[in-house]
Amino acid sequence: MRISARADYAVRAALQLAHARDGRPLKAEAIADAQDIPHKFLEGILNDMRRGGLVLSQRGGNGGYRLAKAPEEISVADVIRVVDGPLVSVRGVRPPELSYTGPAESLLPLWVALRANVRQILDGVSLADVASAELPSRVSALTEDPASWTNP
Amino acid sequence: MRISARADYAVRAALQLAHARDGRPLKAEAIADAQDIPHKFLEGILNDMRRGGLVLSQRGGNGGYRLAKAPEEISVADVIRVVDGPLVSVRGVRPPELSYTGPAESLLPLWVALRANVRQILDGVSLADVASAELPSRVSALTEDPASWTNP
DNA sequence: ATGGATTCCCACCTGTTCGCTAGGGTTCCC
DNA sequence: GGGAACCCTAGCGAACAGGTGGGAATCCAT
Repeated sequence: MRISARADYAVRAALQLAHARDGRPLKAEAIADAQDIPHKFLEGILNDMRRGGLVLSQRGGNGGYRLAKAPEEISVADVIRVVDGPLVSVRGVRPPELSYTGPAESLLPLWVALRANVRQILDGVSLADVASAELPSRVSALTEDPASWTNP
Repeated sequence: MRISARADYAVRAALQLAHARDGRPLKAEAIADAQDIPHKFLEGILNDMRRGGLVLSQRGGNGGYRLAKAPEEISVADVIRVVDGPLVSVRGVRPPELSYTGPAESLLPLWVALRANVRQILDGVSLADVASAELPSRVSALTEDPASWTNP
């Protein structure tokens, strides 16, 4: 259950775009510098986001990238889906397409419940929420439990 | 956010062991056959579970594997941690060891909340729960929402 | 409008991990 | 002793993480 580097970088880049939201676009290298991301790797990720309709790009003199929609209308899940495919998958396929037999039959509902849980978090948090440091109450309630911060 | 093949296979093998829980151990190939898992690959996974103290192995004539503890006392999270390391990681490291700057600062609490959420599910479900098809109410409540089963 | 300068865009190239296979060694029971 | 099973190691193809280099397009200045 790991968040890939692509997903983490993509969300951070999107947050940077959501923050510096004035008329002028932001250069890829500026984002890479601010967030400490390999800038050539980041270019490929921004390209995916452009093809997915999340950002707009501008070439030339002082071009760069900017969000295609308002930060309130882009969820963290949207960003992850664009660069990484399905939010949560088992062995590369989405839960409803799996089939289990014997004593593992109830494993499918478990994965589905897990996915629903992850969706509740990531679909319900927008870039604006994170950038303004004001997470929804369902999320902040979890972070206030000190046990959430201990390792295993 | 993907469940690796190792983790999926490990849980299914553990469920098979929890089901056929009489005196005699279960052979790796019998498990591989019942759950349709490549049997040589499964042997490596069972080996990890042995080193992690989840199963006991018996060589020779009619040997095999059996659980080291009661199925009620092994959680799905225990199995995944043994074969795959930390339950949820970002770019390979655990959330508390990350550091974000600028508008991405609140990304850390978000990952922590996500991990806490996943723990609530996987730490709270035992092999016995899944094998008997009686998931805890917190989990079954999620699966009863039809929206949980739709793709995105 | 022409020539830089700047930026996006595209194609390879190296290491590492993930799934998976193959084969031989070791231990146990009959 | 001899099967039958576990155990260890090596390796292979694909995908992922990260780098490099060179275009192709666009803007700004002159």
